[in-house]
Amino acid sequence: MRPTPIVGPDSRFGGLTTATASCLRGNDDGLSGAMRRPYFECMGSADHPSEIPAPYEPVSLEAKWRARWAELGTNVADIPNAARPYYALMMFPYPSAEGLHVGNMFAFTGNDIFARFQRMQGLSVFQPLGYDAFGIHSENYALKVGVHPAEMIPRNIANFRRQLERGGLMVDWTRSLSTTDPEYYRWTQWVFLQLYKQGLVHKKAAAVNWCPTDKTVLANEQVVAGACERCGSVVEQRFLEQWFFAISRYSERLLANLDSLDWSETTKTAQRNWIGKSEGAEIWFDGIKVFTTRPDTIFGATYVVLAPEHPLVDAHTTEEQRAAVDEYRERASRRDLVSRKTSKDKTGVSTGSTVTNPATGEQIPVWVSDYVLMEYGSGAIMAVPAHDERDLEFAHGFELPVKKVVHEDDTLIESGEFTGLTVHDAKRAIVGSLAAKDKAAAVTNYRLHDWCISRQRYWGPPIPIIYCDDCGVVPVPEKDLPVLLPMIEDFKPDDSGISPLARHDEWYRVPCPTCAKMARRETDVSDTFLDSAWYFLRYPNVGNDSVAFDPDVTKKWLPVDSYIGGNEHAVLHLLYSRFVTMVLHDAGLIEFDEPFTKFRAHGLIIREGAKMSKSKGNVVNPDEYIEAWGADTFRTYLMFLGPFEEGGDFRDKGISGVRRFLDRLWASVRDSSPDTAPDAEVDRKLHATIRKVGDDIPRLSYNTAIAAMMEYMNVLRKNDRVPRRAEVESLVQLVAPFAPHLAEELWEQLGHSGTIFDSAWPTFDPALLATDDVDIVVQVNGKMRGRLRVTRDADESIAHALAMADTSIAKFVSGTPRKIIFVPGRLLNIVV
RNA sequence: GCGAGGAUGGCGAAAUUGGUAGACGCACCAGCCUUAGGAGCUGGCGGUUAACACCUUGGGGGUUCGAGUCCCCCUCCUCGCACCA
Repeated sequence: MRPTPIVGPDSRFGGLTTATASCLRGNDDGLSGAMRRPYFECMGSADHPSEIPAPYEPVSLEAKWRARWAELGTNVADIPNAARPYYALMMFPYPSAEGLHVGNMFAFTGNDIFARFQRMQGLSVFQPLGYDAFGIHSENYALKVGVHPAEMIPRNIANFRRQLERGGLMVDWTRSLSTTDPEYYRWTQWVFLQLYKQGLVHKKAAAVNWCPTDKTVLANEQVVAGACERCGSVVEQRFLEQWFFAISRYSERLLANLDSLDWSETTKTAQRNWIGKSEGAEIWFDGIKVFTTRPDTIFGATYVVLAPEHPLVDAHTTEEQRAAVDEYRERASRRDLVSRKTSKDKTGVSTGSTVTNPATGEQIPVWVSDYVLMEYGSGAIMAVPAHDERDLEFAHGFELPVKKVVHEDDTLIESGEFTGLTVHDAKRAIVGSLAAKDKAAAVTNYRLHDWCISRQRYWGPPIPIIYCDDCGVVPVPEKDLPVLLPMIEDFKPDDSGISPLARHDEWYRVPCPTCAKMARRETDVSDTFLDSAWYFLRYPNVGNDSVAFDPDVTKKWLPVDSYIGGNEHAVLHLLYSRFVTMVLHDAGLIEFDEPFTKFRAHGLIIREGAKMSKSKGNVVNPDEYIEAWGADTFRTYLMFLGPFEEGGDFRDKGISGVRRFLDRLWASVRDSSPDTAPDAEVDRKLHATIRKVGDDIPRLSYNTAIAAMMEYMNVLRKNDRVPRRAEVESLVQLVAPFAPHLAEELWEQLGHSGTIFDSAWPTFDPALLATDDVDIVVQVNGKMRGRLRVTRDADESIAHALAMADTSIAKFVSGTPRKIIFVPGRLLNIVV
């Protein structure tokens, strides 16, 4: 460490900055008022070249440090040799043609701050970033603008890369990836084959959600209230042969493991609800098996309802009712899911037959209605109008008997031998009694369905399967991967339900890997969510094309230490990633069965109180702000908006306050002197700030960390005080995760060599924070009446005596106090 | 309907265990400096009041010496799921 030179600004600042020649004034710069460059950047212009010191000029300064980081490999992790590996992951973006969204920047900056902080704690941080570039989104956009996605995506990626680099992220770009790279999706196909080997992949003709606009099958998760989540079209039912992953077999494990994960509680709750475990019973009403979670209400069951698709409908339909039932089933099959799933008007038809209620022995009618879903439970229910709103509504609509109530509060009534039992006890007793007669069994149902991964589209990894007339379904041998996605021009999907790849027999006709006879490739591609369900395993292995992931590297770096992303992926992506990880674990390929040790969801950025949208024209373009204010200011402002996990309101005027803070930091270092006398108040504040910032960053409370640094700055610069060098040096380190370029520059100005991110995070002296005197609050009857400065170890009697000596407090106290509450070092409450 | 989260000055927001409500910032006001100021510095800034004081964290009740924080009821907002038996 060499002393700060106290000479002219030029030598102190290494001649880096020259005054901005073209200071932007007026409105001719085309930017809004709030976006205009601060006037003071013009200081040091030709008018006063020598008196006014070099200003903080972020644009050139940031370019300098971007170049230096790239040159020195500052952000590159030592994958094979890192001593204390720390994997800080953020969800990779879809590289849209519109460029980086401010929401991406917000999320990435939040991760970057945490990553840089961890590095300054001495960890070897690996922070990769890639692109989730396959999928309907790209394909639809490509169709819209008439460009091939294979041409569009690399362009978008180049633009994203440029924007991301300008954001100053500590990303290891030597290990980036795009899901569209054959070197990547080769292994996506390999993952498919591993699941196949585990017997977790099956093909079945299934009623699927078909989007008539996007002309593709959608996963249940992609259907929102009966409509396509992407385009909003009403989803139709179709029957197609689809590949499924048996994620439902992992329901219980996916649910149970949640308890031990360090994830946001909201995310865990969303997963629990999605898995939707419900414990109940299957009960036989003669030949019909119903599922119920309320076997205790069986004495109130007055009819049975079958889903229209239920295979037993025919068998239970009488001759008189056959025509009506067939007509109803036909109508129901065409009925779109929106009205079926959201309409409250219940439709249905009687089968004309009856079955026996196994608890009462009564004959009760069997009906068919589409308010009962074939996909859930057994596709049949016992209806209890007295205790179920839907059943009641149906019963009213069709004038079915609305039988007796069988509960009074928590106790069963009119329930035969079970009358008097509590609901809890009755559930068990009734199921037990019926089970003894082979008429019931306790079962657990999950809402989670198998994952349909087939997409009748072009822009995705071809599913590595070959159909041979002789050998049947043959998985593509691993040595033959990747199955390359061919470059075709007519990639537009049609209404056939068959992938565009099926139009290219030169592609899909291949020899069977087993018997060499001509066979056909599967022409569907896989769901984008498969691409993203394992990408975290690939990052540390990028460059190694002989395996998907090397066991030693994987053991060293995974599971991911911390993961940050949007809560819109709370269910889909995070659940699928957990599933794939469990399967790879069970196959003996990795040693852990949960991919993300810690997950935090970031919040959303709105603008001036409203959601950002292209149609409203209020989208924040990061480029413009970085241009006008610098990436450091932009980053710090994004983090200052509000709590990271809640998001915040981007208000154009607010950014100036953050810029002012960084300007003052610049000036403080410039003006600092080794000769300034130590100041106890400043020292105390510094150490309190070191503690505060160090506490806040790990809990992602970035807004309060920044506020604390601002407070310190206010103390440091009070009345234009000249700071001591040591006082600013620590502050530069605290600011570094937020404003990395500026911090590097100031660190260099302060005489250090090497990156500031290899310096050790400053420590605080607890002794300095434990002062001899403390302020305690004095209350009378709980109302604040004053405060006292007492010694740290002052007891109740001393504090009381001091309080009574203070007339402004004593005047509220008449007579003898009834009670005195004393919290040492905190407060004295006199109750009269 | 179910689930989760939220409501604090003109605005964005703080308040880590129940213990000074409004830190920090924006905007605004005043002063200093200045040829000039969209720079910098200093001070002010929830409401009522001349003042003492009183009121104030969506509304109402409660627990407590003391409640933004805990409990009960209600209103509104955001997000997720939704005929899941």
